[in-house]
This record gives sequence, structure tokens and C-alpha cells, in this order.
Amino acid sequence: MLSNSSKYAIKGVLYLALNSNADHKVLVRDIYDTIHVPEAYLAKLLQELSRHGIISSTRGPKGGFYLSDEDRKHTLLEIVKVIDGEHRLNSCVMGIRNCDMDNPCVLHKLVGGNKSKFINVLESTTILDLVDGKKGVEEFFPL
Amino acid sequence: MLSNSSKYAIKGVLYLALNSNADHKVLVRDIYDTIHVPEAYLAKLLQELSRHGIISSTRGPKGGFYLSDEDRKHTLLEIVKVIDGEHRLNSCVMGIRNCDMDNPCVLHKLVGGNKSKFINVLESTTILDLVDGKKGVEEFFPL
DNA sequence: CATAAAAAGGATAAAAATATCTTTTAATCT
DNA sequence: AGATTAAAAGATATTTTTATCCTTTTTATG
Repeated sequence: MLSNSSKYAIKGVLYLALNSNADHKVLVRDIYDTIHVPEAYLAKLLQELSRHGIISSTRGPKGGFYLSDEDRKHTLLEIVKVIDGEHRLNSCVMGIRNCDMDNPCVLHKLVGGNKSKFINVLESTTILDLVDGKKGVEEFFPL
Repeated sequence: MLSNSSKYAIKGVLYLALNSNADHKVLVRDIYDTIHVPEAYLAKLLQELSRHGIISSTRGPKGGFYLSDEDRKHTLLEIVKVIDGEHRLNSCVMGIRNCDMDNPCVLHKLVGGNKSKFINVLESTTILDLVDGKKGVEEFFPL
């Protein structure tokens, strides 16, 4: 339903939301220290998000990844779509061909309702929403 | 959240629920023809379920897989647990360590409710429930 | 008792997901 | 300009999941 990669990406973005802005960019290394996602792998995921304009980055000294105010308006669903692609979320929970919301299989009816809600949460929650009122990264990543 | 293997297994069991009983066993080949799960792979999954007592089987001529009346009382969750193991479903949606229902991370709160409901559905739905009132396998596996 | 049917089991192969390493490009600061 | 820093990009490696194949064991039946 949600790949590890997507989860990693969300964690990374959350870290950025709490610890970065245009004047304070952060290195992958720093993110890694806190969220414990393999450094090189996380870098790949962030690069991908950056390429798609979900997050921002600059190269060179004083460079790093960060979130602009605009970036913070993106939703969790956008992150997931970039990393996992459209198909993973839209396809039938049971992987049954020609089964969708309009012509659902029995299992879909059983389980699909919860899935849609899950997607709705992802779709209606922006980075900003998540971080709003939170002060430290600890609230998100308890050790 | 649910592996392909689990989905395959559920499909196979559904087929058995609709097409088998102690007096009418079915071959993996027959199931394969309908649900389009790779034959040898499906055989492995059904063997696993059989070993765990979720479904029944007998070897030799006139043998095959089938569901006894007792078998039909098993829940979808039991199938998933045999195939995917306990951990996959119980772990934090976000894969965060030391995060569980009692001490949930922020994302857990956001998304965990739906997940629990999903598990509840699996837990409270028996094979019998699913099949009840259905006449043909087509209702489950639209092509 | 021989034979054939069918699951069970073991070993292997292919594909996808996850992770790492190396090289290139761009920005900043002397 | 040149040196340095850091992300971007590309190539490669590892692991896990998914899938297949082949042999063995069990069992019903002629």
C-alpha cells in the first residue's frame, strides 16, 4: 500500500519541514543522523522529490536540501505519487484486473472503504498541516 | 501492508470456498485456470495454509485441496498471518521503531486509525462470511 | 502389488525493491 | 581562476519477494 521508499521520503520531508528553510539548508548526513534511513538511499529519494519540485535543493558549499514556503503546501499524496507512482495506490487492493471504485470486487467493497479514507488523509494533509504546532522532530521520530 | 502472496492466498481460498468441499476436492490446476495466479507459486501458498490447518488437502488420486466446514470458520487475518507473518501487519505504518498503538507517532495517529479498521475487517471476516450468498466465482474475480 | 495421481518439499531462478559506490556538475569562497 | 564543497546522476551491488522446476512421498484404485 505504501512502499518503504515512500515512508522514507515522508520521514525525510518531515525532517526538512522541522529543520530547514531557504536560509538554512541541511545535508543528507544530518537527516540521516536523526531519522536513520540509509544515507545514500535517502539522498536518491530526496533528489527525486527535488526533481519533481516537491522539495528544494542547491548544490555546492552552503548547499543542501530545504523546504520553501511553497514546498510546504504539498501534500503527502504528492510525495507518495512521485516515489511509488500513480498505480500503486489506485490499483485494486487485491490486485484484481478491471476492478476499480466503479466496478468493485467483493473484497474491494469489504476493504476498499478504509483504503479510500487512507488516501484521503494523504491527499488532504500538507506538510504544513503535519508540522503545525510541533516544535521538535522527536514528536515524529521517537527512539 | 498486504503482500501479493497474501492476496494470492486469499484468492485461492475464496475459490476453494466456492468450489470445493470434503467430497469435491480441486486441483491447483483448476484454481489456476480461474484466478490466474502462477500455478506452482499458488501450490506453495496453499501447501503452507494446509500445513497450518487453515485449509485441507489430501494426496493421491482423487486428492486435492478443499475446505471443510471447520476451515470456513477461519478469518482472513489468519490467512494473512500465515503467509506474511505477524510482524508485517503489527508494525508501525511508517516503520518507526518503538511506535505502536500505545505510544503512537504523529503519522500513526493520522493514518493508524484506518489501518486498524482494515485489520479489524480482516479479523472479523471469515471465509464463510465472504462467500455467504454468493453463487459464482465471477462475483469475486471479474475479468 | 503396481501404477498413477496429487500434494509436499527442496533447490534454484528471475524480478523487484532496497542500498551503496563512483563520477559529474554546480555553487561558493578564497 | 582555482580549490573545495555538496548535490545530481549514473552504475553497480545486495536483499527480499516472487516464481519455477524437479524430485520425493503419500494415497487411492485397478
